[in-house]
Amino acid sequence: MTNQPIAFAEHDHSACCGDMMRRAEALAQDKGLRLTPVRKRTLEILLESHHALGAYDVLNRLAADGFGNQPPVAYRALDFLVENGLAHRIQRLNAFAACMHPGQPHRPVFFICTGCDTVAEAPGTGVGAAIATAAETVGFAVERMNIEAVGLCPACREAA
Amino acid sequence: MTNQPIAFAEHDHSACCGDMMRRAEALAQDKGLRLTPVRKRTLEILLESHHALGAYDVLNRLAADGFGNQPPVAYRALDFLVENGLAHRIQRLNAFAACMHPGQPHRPVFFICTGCDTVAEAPGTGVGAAIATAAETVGFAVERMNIEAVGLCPACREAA
DNA sequence: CCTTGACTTGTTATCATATTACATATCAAT
DNA sequence: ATTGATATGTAATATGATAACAAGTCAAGG
Repeated sequence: MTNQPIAFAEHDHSACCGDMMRRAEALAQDKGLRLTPVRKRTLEILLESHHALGAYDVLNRLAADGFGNQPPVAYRALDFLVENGLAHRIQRLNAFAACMHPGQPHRPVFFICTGCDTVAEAPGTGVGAAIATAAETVGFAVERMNIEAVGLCPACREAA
Repeated sequence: MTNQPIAFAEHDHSACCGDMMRRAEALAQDKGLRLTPVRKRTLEILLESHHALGAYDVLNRLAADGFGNQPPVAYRALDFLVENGLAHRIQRLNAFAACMHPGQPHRPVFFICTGCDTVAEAPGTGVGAAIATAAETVGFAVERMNIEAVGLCPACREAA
């Protein structure tokens, strides 16, 4: 299991967060994005755990940190992160998760564990290709896609 | 294009609905399900168009037909249909669409057109297999999955 | 420097989606 | 007929998301 998504692997999580923040900052620099305090803090909040957070969870955290406490504060920061490839929206959960591959083109498949609520982002190139094929045969022009699977992660599976 | 999902193909829609209702009734008979008036009417409402309907849209229609007009009325009927394979939930839209292959094992991929809001259910066996492969390599036990693509249907694509 | 225009943030209000809890009614088998 | 399971009606509430506008910040050109 060397190619395990980080969310399912034992790892030094604070290093993981730090690394992601650095990559986000480099990306922002690179693309001329303004990674303002709210946006940066929002990303940090998402990175704290490999779980998807609802907008209102994020909002509460932001408010506790002295930012505005009205929904648009959270939604705007989250939308910014999603639009710029720093976070993903998990449709199934109406929630958001930090992107684990910022700046790299990738086709994520999300594995959502019902045991521990961990959300892992796995590479889904093959899956994307299969959808593209299906789309072509029906003449559909795909713009965006979301691929999510619900089930048990390795740890929870073993525990059960 | 002979294998076009019916939603994208010209077809006799009233025959399409009638056929689906008959199949639903046969399936209910078969599995001993109680396709009560609300449930039946809910399925008819979903079948009226190849669009996904929000629970409240369905609720309004049901209320107009003399059924209760509180959210649980719609959600319960919709949940029943989903649980028994007569409808699907489209996560991306927080909405519901009638299943076009009731009683047949299938792995649907949903194509959601941003031009005309049509939702087509296409066979995604290959896609499902690709996800299963990805899941196996990370040790994840998939229970359910949702695969949705947003873009333009053949007709809207041509119009653009 | 200081003005201007684009972008960002704060805040109010409102809308949309979904669930909990409990009462009542119906069904299907004894 | 009685009973237990299932289904429906309704009120109240929780959760998720957006519209609209005011105020603040920033960077570029005058």
